[in-house]
Amino acid sequence: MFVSEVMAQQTPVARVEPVWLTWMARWPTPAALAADPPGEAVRAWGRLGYPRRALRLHEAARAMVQRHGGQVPTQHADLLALPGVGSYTAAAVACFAHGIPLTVVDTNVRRVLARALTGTALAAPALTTAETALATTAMPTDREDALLWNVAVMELGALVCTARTPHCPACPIRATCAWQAAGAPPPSGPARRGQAWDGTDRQARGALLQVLRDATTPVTEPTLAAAWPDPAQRARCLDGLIADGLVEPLSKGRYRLPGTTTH
DNA sequence: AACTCGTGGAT
DNA sequence: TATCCAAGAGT
Repeated sequence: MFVSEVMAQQTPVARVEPVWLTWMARWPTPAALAADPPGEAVRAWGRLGYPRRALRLHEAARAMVQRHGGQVPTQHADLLALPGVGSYTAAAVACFAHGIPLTVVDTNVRRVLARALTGTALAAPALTTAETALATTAMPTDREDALLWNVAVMELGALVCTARTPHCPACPIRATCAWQAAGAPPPSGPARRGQAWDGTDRQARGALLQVLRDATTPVTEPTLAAAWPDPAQRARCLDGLIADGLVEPLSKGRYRLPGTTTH
């Protein structure tokens, strides 16, 4: 549960499942993950994206061993204190795994509430305090109802009230939807600019890290140069990866995933 | 508050 | 083909 929530951060759930199955088979407990070096977590993360999440998940496992007896904590504050755990993940784990009726606000919930209650096509670019307050107000006070509400709103956003082409004819709350009542107006305000990709540091970091994930022995500079030819950008990104703890520099200009044993 | 951080399926 | 955008978090 904890692992799947972290994997699902900014990553489609369908793509998480196979990696999650492999991960849980290898590391069924926080202690098992904590006993392996962080580089193994980065390697097992595969191509899920945002590999710093793998590092934080490993750190979280070690924190659970140190502070929580090797268990996933149940208290919201304890969850929030773990690396890689923000407001969404803490609420989701406490609510879905432990039945604590916190308000779970993810991108789906934000979009559903924006349409159904506020009447706008899309939620704000980033989560606002107003959105959190709106969700808290909208959630039923009864515990069982609150748990069901969280699941229902999130599912509605994931399956019906989708971002691109919502299936309004099939929506169970269409009759009371503020956005429908307003005539389903298009998004107002400036269009959010898409994420650039070609030639970005993100692409470069991804290319370098893929080489290291696939390698069973330390990687040399020429091999990294083949993966990303631009010397200045390669050096900058490699430094960044090292600073992030995703790459471990060895002697003689060789590199590996942190802590991984090589032969 | 605004940026940064991967990857790939869907449209 | 290009764009969108995913059960966000950290700085």
